Amino acid sequence: MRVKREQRPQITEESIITAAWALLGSIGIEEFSMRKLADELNIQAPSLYWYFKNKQSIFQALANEVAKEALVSATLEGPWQEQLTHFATCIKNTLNKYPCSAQLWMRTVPMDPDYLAVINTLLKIIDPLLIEESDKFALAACLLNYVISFELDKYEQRKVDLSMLGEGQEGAQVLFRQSLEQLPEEKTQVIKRMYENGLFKELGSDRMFNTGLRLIVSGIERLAHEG
Amino acid sequence: MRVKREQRPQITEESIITAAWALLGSIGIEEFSMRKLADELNIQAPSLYWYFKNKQSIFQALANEVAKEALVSATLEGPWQEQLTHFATCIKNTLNKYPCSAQLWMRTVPMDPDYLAVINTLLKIIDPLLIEESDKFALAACLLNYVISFELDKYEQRKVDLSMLGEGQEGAQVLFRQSLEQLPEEKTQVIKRMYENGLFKELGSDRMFNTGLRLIVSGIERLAHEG
DNA sequence: ACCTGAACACCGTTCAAGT
DNA sequence: ACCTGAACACCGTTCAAGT
Repeated sequence: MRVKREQRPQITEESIITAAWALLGSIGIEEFSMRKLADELNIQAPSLYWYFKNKQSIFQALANEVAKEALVSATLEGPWQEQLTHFATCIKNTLNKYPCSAQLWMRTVPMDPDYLAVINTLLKIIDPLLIEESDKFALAACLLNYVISFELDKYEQRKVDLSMLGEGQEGAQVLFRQSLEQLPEEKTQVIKRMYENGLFKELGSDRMFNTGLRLIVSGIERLAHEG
Repeated sequence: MRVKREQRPQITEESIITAAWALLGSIGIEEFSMRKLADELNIQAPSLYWYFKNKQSIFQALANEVAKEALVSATLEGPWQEQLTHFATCIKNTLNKYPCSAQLWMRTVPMDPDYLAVINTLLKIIDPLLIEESDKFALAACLLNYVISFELDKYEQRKVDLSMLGEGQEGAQVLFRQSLEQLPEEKTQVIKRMYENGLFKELGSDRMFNTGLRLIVSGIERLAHEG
């Protein structure tokens, strides 16, 4: 019986991408390396270079996938306010689904085809509005940046929380307290009050996301009425 | 004559920070390394660890300096809309002054004292408004993220432009054209039109910044009237 | 066509040893 | 107290060599 036949690992671009998502999910983007990715696939690191030009192009492919999924999950119906809110929520949910995808979008060249299609969809929604042509761009960028920043902040906060948890404290809250005490009262007055009211627990919540989203949509509405 | 006396390099925390800014300005944050920073100061890399715990804490100190300067450059006068606009512009200008400072703010723990003071100032400005207490936080974060994202995008665009320039083309524009052609017409319709009207040259301009800023301030105004 | 081993030029950081 | 040399455990990437 030939046993040796199947010894060779069976790698494809697809299996590399799948492994990359798994690795991002387990160790995060900072610790992500070509060698660890190769380990995940039981191959040697240089083998990866037969399928991808370099690490950046793997990240690019991952970011692409997210953009593609965000696009298909969006249904464009109803008034533009609803369309915009819905699309932004779809993007957020997609970013939330894939680990470190917000970071990937940050590191990706913004000239990527699928990423451009996302921006195009945003522009298409606000295109009928009575707004200076060159301003529409600023508005679309503003909304997209909001969604990405929101996911980034959430990730960052979770990271701080986890790293502090290991030291037997109650997470980021302790570090926060210490920072506040280093500054004079007047410079932290408001933030301190909000902290004491427990408002920090809402960081990264759906409620907070919707508030910011409403803010942006309202702002666009207002600009459109002025123009 | 004792010549050997002054052989030893005279390093201080301050001189390290100064050298770090110089290095960030010349090679950017991606290429920044402890060894190169040491070279800049004519010392060996391990010497840096006598003054700073690690690379991250140097970045932290740099980010701090930016936050401090943004704070002092802000004068809080007039109606809240003006205060907010002025403060956001001050932050943007400060970020613009120090190389890679937007990236530094992204990589910095958000629990930094001076960074918190910046958020506190934002919160203080919108504090008198009739808005749900927990929403104020979302609004402040939204505005701050907008300013940071704007500077990040500008940096990224300049980087793409420079790297393409080396290849004898007209910069990012060519890469952009190619990306557009990879997608079906309907998915790039609007963005293509805007490109052909030369609207892309406004990316990162003051005009674009002010449009987004006005959008956010208008949005807050609206939320305040509803509440 | 696909995969590996060895190597190159880098990192951040530690630490015993020097002055 | 301050600085260095040597070393450790990593990187991303290349390339001749294997199957």
